Amino acid sequence: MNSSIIIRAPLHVQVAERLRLMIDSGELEPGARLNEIDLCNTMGVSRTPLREAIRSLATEGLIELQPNRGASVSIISHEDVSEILPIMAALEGLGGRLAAIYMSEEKIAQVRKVHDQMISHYQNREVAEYFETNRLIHELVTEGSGNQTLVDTINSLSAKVRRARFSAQMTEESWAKAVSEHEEIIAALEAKDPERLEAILIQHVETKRATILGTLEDKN
Amino acid sequence: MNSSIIIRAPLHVQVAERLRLMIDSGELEPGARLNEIDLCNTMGVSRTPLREAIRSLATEGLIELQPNRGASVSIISHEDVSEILPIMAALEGLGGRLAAIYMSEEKIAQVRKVHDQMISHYQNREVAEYFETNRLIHELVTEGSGNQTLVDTINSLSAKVRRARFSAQMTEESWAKAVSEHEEIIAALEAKDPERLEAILIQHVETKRATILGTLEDKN
DNA sequence: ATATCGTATTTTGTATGCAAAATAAAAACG
DNA sequence: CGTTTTTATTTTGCATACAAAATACGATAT
Repeated sequence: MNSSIIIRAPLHVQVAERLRLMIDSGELEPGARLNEIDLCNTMGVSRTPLREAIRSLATEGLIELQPNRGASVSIISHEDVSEILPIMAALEGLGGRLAAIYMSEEKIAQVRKVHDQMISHYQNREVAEYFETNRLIHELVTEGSGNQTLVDTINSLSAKVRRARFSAQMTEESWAKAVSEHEEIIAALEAKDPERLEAILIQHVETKRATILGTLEDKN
Repeated sequence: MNSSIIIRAPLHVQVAERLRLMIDSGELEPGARLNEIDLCNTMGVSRTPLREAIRSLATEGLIELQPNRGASVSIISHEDVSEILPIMAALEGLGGRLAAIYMSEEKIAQVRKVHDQMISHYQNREVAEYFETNRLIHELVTEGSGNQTLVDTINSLSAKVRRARFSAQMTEESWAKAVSEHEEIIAALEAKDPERLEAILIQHVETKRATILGTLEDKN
C-alpha cells in the first residue's frame, strides 16, 4: 500500500523532455549543433542517456542526425510549413467533427470559459496570454474527439511548426480574422454541428497558413 | 571524384530497420519482450546501438518501454485501430485530393498499370500479390500529393495498423467491395477530380475499417 | 502444502573507455 | 601570399564495465 512511491522517469526521458523544452523555447535555435559533451556537462548526465534522448527527438523530427557529425536542431523551412499545415487542417477538422459529436456539456462549457478569456486577452492585446489560451482551446477541442492518437499526431506536427515562431509577426488584420473564426468555432461547438465545426477549423488553419507563410517570406 | 563511396548507415539505424522488419513480419509478436542481450547476440552488435534503436521505435510507437523492465512490442488493440483508421481516412483523402491536382500524366499512367495488375491478381485470387499491388497504389497516390510529410505520417500510422494482420480474414464480399472502390479511385484520378477522389479514399478506408474490426472481434 | 522471507541470478540503467571519423591547426610547397 | 599536405585535437560511434533494480529461486516457517 505505497501510494506515495515516486516513479522516477528514466534519465533519457528526462533529458529528452529538457531538450524538447530547450528547442521549443529557442534556447537551442534551429540549425544549432548539439555538442554531446557540452550538453552532458550542463545537464549533469553521461553521454549514453543523452544520446538515447537525441535519437528519440530525431525520430520525432525535431533534430536531424548527420552520420559521424552529430545532431543539430532541424530547420523548419517554408516548404515544411506548407506541407504540415494542410495535414493539420485535415486532422483538426476531423478532431472538431468528432468533438462536436462526442464532447460533453461540461467540456464544452470549459472551452467557452477559455474562449472568453482569450477574447479578453485579445482586447487587452496581451499577446502571450492570447496565444496560450488559443493553444489551449485547440487542445481541448482535439481532446474532445476522444481520439488520443489524433491528439498525439497533431501535437507532433504542431511542435514542428511552432518553432517557426511567427507569433510576433501577426498583423492586426490576421489577428482579428483569427479571433472572428474562433467565435465561429465556439458557436459550432455549442451548436454541436460537426460539419460546420470541421469546415471552420480547416479554414482556420488556412488563415494560419497565410499568416505564417507571409512572415516566413520576409525572412527567406 | 569518388562517386562510388559507400555511406554506411549508423548501426543504430540498421538495427532499427531490422527490428522494424522483425516486428512487421511477425517474427517479434505483439507483446513479446525484447531481451537486449539476446538481440545483441543475434544481431552481432553491442547494447548501445541496440538501445538507441529501441528508443527510436518506442517514439514511433512500435515498441513500449517499461522503466527498469525493458521494452516489448506494443500491442495493437481494437481501440487503437478504431482511432487510427479515421485519421488515415482523413489523410489519405487529403493525399488523394492533392494527387488529383498535382500528379503528372506519367505517374497516373503508372498507377493505372499497377491497378490493372492488381485487378488481375484479384481475378486469380493471388492474395499476397493483390495486397502488395494494393499497397503500392495507395503509396503512389499519396506520393502523388507531393507532400512528403503526409507520406511519412500515413506510413507511420499504417505501420501500426498493419500489425493487426487481418489480411487473411478478408471475406469474398469485402474483397469485391474494395476492388470496386479501387475502380472508382483510378477513374477519379484519371478524371483529375479532387473532391471525388478524396471522398472515395475516405470511403475506402471506412470499408477497410469495417473489415478489420470485423475480424478483430473474432479474436478478442 | 502454502506463504513469506532472504539470497542468487538475470536484466536493465548509466558511466566510462577506446577506436574511427571529422574538424582545426600547423607545416610544407608552389 | 595562397594552397595543399600533414599533424594534432576534438567529436562522434560503438563496446564494455559497473551499479541498481527486477526476477527467479530456494529455504524456512506456519
